[in-house]
Amino acid sequence: MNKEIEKEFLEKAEIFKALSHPTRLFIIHAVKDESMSVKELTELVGVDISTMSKHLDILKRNRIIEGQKVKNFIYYKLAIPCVLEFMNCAVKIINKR
Amino acid sequence: MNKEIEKEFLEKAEIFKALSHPTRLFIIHAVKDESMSVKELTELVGVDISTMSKHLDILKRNRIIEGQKVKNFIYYKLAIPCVLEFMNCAVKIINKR
DNA sequence: AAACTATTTGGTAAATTCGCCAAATAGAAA
DNA sequence: TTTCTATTTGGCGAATTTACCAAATAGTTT
Repeated sequence: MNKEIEKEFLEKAEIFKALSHPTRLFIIHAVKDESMSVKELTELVGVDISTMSKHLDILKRNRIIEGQKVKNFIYYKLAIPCVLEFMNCAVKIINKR
Repeated sequence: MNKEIEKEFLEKAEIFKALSHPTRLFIIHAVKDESMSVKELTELVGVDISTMSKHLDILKRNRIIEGQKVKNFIYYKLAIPCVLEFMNCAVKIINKR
């Protein structure tokens, strides 16, 4: 496989990897309409806050969500609406099983 | 997080996980228009044939590709065209970086 | 300044993923 | 039947991921 092509698929795989954890999919669902703080998301999911912070970091580094600082809080929201279309396709696949 | 909701996101994450490897994305690209055998794909990618067989198994178990047996060969092809739309969104994300 | 709150970072153990090799299967061809 | 070819399976070590805890940061409030 060509080096150029290989890099292209490597980059795309990074995006899918960022989306391949249930907590991160839940985050996307939660912040698609309204932005939420790390603490709010932490309480919704029921996980350690450091764990949540790391999940958010993965989504942020991949430009899937973006955060806005207000006082002590950082409010995250979905940055790439098209990831929601991914979900519809995923549902189609799941329903075939 | 509700048990029902949790299961839903767990299932969706499985799909993304199946797509989160460069070789598996390459496979999808290769078999979107024409079906190919395990051996052909192996030679294109340059990996051990047992490794390729396992990648194909992951995609097959998730109903993303499907195989048809002809003589000794198994020809795989894309089963869910909507995954290609995923890619377009991924490219948008990559181009933002 | 001191106390408090939200978030991030570093570290560690457990679980998962990945690639290769060797061996097993399945079926075709000789 | 024996030999070949294509594919799958099992196993192992290396690398990656994940969750929690503890500690560090950053910025507010008192």
